[in-house]
Amino acid sequence: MAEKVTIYDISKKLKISAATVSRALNDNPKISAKTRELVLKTAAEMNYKQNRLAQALKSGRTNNVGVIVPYINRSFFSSVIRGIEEELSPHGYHVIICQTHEDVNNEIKQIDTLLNTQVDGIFMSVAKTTQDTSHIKKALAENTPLVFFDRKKEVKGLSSVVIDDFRGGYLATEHLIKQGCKKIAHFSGDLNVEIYKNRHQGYLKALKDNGITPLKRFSLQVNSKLESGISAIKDLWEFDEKPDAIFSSSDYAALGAIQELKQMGIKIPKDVCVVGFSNEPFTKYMELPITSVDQTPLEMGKIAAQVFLEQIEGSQTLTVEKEVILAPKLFVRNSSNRKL
Amino acid sequence: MAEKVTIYDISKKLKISAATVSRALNDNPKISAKTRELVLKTAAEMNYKQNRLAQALKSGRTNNVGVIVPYINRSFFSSVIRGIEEELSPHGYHVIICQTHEDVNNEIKQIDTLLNTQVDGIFMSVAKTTQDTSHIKKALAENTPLVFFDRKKEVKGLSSVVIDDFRGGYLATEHLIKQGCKKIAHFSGDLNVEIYKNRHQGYLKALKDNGITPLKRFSLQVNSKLESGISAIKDLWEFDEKPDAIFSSSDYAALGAIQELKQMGIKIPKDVCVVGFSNEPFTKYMELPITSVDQTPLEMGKIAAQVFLEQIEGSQTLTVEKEVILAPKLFVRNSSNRKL
DNA sequence: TATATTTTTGTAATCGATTGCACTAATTTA
DNA sequence: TAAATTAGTGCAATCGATTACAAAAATATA
Repeated sequence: MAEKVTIYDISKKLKISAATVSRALNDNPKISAKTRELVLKTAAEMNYKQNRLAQALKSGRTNNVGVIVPYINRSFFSSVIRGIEEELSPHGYHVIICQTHEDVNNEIKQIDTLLNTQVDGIFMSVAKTTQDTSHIKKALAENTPLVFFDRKKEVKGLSSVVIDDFRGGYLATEHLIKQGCKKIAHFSGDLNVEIYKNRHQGYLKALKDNGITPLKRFSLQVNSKLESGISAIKDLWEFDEKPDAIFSSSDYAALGAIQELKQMGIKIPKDVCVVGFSNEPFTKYMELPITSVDQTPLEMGKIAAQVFLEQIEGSQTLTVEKEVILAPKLFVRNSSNRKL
Repeated sequence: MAEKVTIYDISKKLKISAATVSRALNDNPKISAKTRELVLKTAAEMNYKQNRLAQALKSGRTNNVGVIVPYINRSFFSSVIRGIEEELSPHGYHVIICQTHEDVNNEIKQIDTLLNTQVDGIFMSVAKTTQDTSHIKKALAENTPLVFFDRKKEVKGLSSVVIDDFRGGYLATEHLIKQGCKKIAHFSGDLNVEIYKNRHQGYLKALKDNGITPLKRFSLQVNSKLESGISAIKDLWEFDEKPDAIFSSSDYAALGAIQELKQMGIKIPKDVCVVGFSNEPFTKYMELPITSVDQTPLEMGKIAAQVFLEQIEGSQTLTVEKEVILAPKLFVRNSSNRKL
């Protein structure tokens, strides 16, 4: 119904040029105070709303940013997105979300369409399967800032915000050692994925630093699923020498481990301590709450947003990549706390 | 670096007009096959990408939709958003997310800026505090389709997709009755919020249909928090006549109830059965998995998206609101299953 | 009062794609 | 072969806001 009011409508009504109206609305100092007031007042009266599309076309800036994640309804990702949104929204940016379903092909498409819509920046956590980075470099070629979070790729000129997964692995393992555990098994994810590799490295280092020789057999590749945790425990317990602790790179696998261990009549944390990773919401709600490494997703999102803002507002020519590494936090809970 | 290629660049190179290029790219039948081929080939060679902003300005359509929710990192909302994204993405739409933090004032701002960015549609779940709907009517006034999901308001001309909360309450209560429970207490949310009121009504109806007179004292207003569930149980157990079942409108409060009941040495489900609402991810992971009413968020998102598409693609003049009511699903788990 | 200077405003091009209308070229019909 | 159609292109306006440049108005200076 209500036709959109444009600066031309205002200019006609006031019998001045659209240029003057535009300048008045933009607080251009060249406009007399009298005219500015009048325009502002009239604009308000006519319920004028700036057409951001026209503005975007002219300026080349849309005030939209894109976020690419595997699935937006994963607790971790949705929290990062929340962080990004809350940091950017006061600056007038809107957040567009895209899902890759862990498929590189979708990732390629999403980047393409985002660049096409002229987003001012892209945030992304790469799919697990992503190897080649040529699609990511397109953003660089088009001069669109791209910030990785959590799962990154090494691309010159692109910034990233991640947690120190090595440290996370180290912290978790060290904690287990302090609980008196000596035979600590590790459920890692796919070691081709950087974050899992780093957690694994942290685990190994903590063992070595404490004079424990890592057992090859104790490092298992386990999917991030409850069922995988269960079968991993079954596998481990086939041997005579049983672990006295599990450090899992996934909370889900940790949960599966706990269920299976209980099933076998093993006491937690007395016989076996368990630590997970990600601090999924459910970990703290369990009857036996699970110790887990928190990735501070909200903070990660906020900092990624800040990195983007710096890049956008800073001198565009001097674009140097920035690598932020956040400290993970260990939340000690009953699944590994023998000192209760 | 790489300057954007426009249709003018193509037209210059081929020495034809930009209009012809545009038509060729849009499969306009008035263009000769020869020219079309040539343009398409050249466009591909020059790596031409359509500027969606210019197109949007011209057509008035951005292919962006906005989604307004209280918090995007709540499991339910992020799943609905996922549903919307997956349904709309194949149609070329991008999803912009906005959070209200349950504050009407933010809601007002978000709607304003979304309309300003010319989104083609808005999906929203209203904040708990929202009473007045004048800000929502603005969308209607600007002819932007708005679809409510889960938490709606009665506004003529606006469609909604919700679950049948009454039925959810009824199902849960009926299930408890079938388990042999006769003194069923209900933790409701704020009864001014439609969804909670409906669940409560469903609860009352199920009781009546089964010849049970509802006890006023058994309907408590409980926040959606673990702690609130704990204290609600404490309150209830102050009286002599104890309930033999709890139907909570919140999974968190249900969890609190379970923890407190266990604390008091009460056996679940033998002495007391507990049912929650929302089917939060954690409910199925508990050692005592919690029976809960599922709201089918993914489906809700997809259907909301379909309603939007129908409205956009259908005859715009004949805009009749559509009210979709989805059937909730009861997931029976150990917290209420006496027949195991 | 005439000229120089500063303020303020207007004109017109621009961002990139789309499209009604007009015009030329090719084809059909008489 | 001339006239009437049809097919294929181009011109120019449009979407709404911004901005370099020019021009007019207001003020300052001589």
